[in-house]
Amino acid sequence: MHAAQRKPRVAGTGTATSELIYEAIVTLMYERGYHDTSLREVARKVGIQVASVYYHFPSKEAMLMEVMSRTTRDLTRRTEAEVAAAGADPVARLTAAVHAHVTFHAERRKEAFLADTELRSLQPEQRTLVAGWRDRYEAAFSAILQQGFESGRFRRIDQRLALNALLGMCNEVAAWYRPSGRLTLDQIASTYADLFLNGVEMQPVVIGPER
Amino acid sequence: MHAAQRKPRVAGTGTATSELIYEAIVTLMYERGYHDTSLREVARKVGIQVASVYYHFPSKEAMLMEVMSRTTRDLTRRTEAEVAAAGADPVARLTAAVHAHVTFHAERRKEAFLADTELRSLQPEQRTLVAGWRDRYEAAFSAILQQGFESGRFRRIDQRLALNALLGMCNEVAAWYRPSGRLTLDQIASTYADLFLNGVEMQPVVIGPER
Amino acid sequence: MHAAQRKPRVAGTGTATSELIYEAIVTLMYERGYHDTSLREVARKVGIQVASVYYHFPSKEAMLMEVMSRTTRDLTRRTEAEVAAAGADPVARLTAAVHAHVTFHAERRKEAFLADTELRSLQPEQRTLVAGWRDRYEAAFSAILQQGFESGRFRRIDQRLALNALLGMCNEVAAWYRPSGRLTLDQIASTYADLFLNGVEMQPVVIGPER
Amino acid sequence: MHAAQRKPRVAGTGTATSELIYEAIVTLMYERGYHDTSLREVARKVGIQVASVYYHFPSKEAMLMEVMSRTTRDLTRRTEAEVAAAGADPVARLTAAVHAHVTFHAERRKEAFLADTELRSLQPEQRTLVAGWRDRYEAAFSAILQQGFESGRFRRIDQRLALNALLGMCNEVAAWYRPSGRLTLDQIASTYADLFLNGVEMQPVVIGPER
DNA sequence: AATGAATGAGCGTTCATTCAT
DNA sequence: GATGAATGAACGCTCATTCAT
Repeated sequence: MHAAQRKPRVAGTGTATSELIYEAIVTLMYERGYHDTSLREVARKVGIQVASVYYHFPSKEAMLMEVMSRTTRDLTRRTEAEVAAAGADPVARLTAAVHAHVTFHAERRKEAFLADTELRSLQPEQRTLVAGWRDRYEAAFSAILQQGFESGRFRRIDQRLALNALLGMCNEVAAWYRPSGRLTLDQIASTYADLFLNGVEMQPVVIGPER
Repeated sequence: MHAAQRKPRVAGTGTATSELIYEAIVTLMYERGYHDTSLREVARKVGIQVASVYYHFPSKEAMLMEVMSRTTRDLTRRTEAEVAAAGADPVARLTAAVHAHVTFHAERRKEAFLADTELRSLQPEQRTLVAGWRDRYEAAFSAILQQGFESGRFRRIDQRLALNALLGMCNEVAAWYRPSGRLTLDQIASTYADLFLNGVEMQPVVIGPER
Repeated sequence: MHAAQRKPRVAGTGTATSELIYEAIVTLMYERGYHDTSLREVARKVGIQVASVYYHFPSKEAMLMEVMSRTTRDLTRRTEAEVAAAGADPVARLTAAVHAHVTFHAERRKEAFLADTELRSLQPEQRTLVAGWRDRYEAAFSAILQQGFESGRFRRIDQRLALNALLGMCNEVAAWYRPSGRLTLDQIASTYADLFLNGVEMQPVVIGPER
Repeated sequence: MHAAQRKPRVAGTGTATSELIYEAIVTLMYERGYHDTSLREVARKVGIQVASVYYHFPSKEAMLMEVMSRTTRDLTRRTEAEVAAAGADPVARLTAAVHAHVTFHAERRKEAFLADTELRSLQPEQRTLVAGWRDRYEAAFSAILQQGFESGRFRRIDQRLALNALLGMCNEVAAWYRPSGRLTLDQIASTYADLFLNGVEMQPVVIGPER
């Protein structure tokens, strides 16, 4: 899918310099933001010279683009896979989509956070490119909502609003999740899906056949 | 020998110029972020020299702090007022809180967005201060949730998670809302409250007395 | 004529900072060339910080442009004035043009040398602009040659070649002239004019009316 | 332990790659100047890696030195040969010298241009060396002028000035000559010699014995 | 013969900030 | 209130060069 401009790396070493730089970029930009992260800090963190960073990436923006492309690609793949495995029921599909999205945003919260918040730091051309990827990704959520509305499984809520609300609440996970937290990823993901599906309010007692 | 060093009474208050600077800051920082906004741009937008900006604000960080304090104060006031007017019912209170929060994030989306995303651009001391304000503000939402749980009006969902989900979805409004959009603020706010309370899923038919 | 982007300076001080920077630029670029002259050297020579240079000139290229525009403007003015004062005779006009051109290239040899050799260091847009000025300037020499050919005062030599030869030989003065040399500017200028008009070869004896 | 450090036999000689590098250097430095030509561009033009350039030349300065030495050697040889073949007459000798110099500056204009303009880009030691070659080369022209003065064939014009004017006008050919131009090399060369010998001005009618 | 990877120095430029006027 | 002029630090980036392979 997304073109990546990294050089091929010798297999077997999991910590090639390019990868170390990538990790430093992700961590620093997550903590301070794109513009407040200097390549001098990146180099220092990796333990190399600034000029050496430029052997592996052609520019600072290309580093951010690498984050964008890797992240969007991996997120898209995971979500598509989980949704596909969930069958045809909109409720199951939405639960799967939320599960994939939320766990990704927790497990790879730094990259996901960057992908969600640093779009504006890209130049127009790159921004358009990435925005296109995001739009295609979000279209999958839209399709599930649409399907739910049409099948009568979902209440008729403004689709755009529902999408924004859902993504807004799920994306935020990347901002607060800590691996050492008291909840498992599955707990978080299923709570989110449950909340979005059923709301927080206690529903009145149901009389009649079980659903 | 040393010229007396005058500093303005209260940062950013009083004169028309201060207000113009404030507006320029808000707009530019909303569009590009704190670190990618230079005081040269701010001054140019206002039509004054860079040095003149320093008559009105002692530092760039103080400008961001002004946004933080104004915004948090006004948001807090509005939300507290609307919640107080809503009576004692947790559902009504939560609906009021969401209404206040969402309409504020739409009407003053630039400031609200900055308050939500630029905390990390503050120095530790200032950051702690603002974080305290935010915590106190969010505690109001927590209290409503707590009240709903205890009174049996809300399902027993992890409180922290519910809070994060609610704020995440409501804060995002500042990122996408446009005044020229097709929905009124009240529509957006009530849809959000409804969504958070009842979820998107169609509930089974209820037999029995109306609620 | 040429737009200059310098700020107006308080009259009376002959050594305003902008002027000191200009002089440092001219000297350093004359000695080492545009690309081998760093703004750090310029600043050091003037005794200010690098950043201060940028208060007076927006970019390195703008500094070279200032040299180009000042120099071409002054050279054009001087030559036009001297040629106009020479009357209608092509020999007198060419002598005057050579005089103006050569003395300018000697007196302000650094600037003239830069104007002659650093065109290629400008960006395409600026280069085109300056090249236009030069073309207009050289057209004056062409016109004199043309007039001489048509009036029968000059031998029919390829006009383009004659122009190139003349300017090539005169421009070079900026490369070797030293104020401490043994010849006066007028001696140099009149020798050049004489050489170009009559050549180095001894002409056969003339019998008949004096010319 | 230490790998033996091989260095090429003679800088830039022998292999085809060396020659390709030489040509790339000449073209790029002619177009942009020594300091604005990077070895990255050179390598890219040749289609090799930067490090590979260093197998063929020990340094960037050595590349320029190769241009200087090849060019001065070839120019000197050609001019000496043509002058020697011209016999004893100063007019014939000067015509021959101009012919050799001008045609060389046209045919190998890039190298000749570099040899004429990039002396200052060499370090003092190398500069002195090349300057010596140039001085010896120009001494041949001086000798011809001297001979012309003493024999009465040339008018008594300041010798240094005449030399500078002659070389200035002839060197410039490298800056404007294009192979596709309308004039042949011989036309250009003979026009230049004629111009320098007889000037542009029409001489009065000669009465008396033919010369 | 060639190259992947690295380096230290330096580049032009911009930054937030200061201060006398 | 406002500004012209300056500053020190840092920025992203490129340079010629090295060296083990």
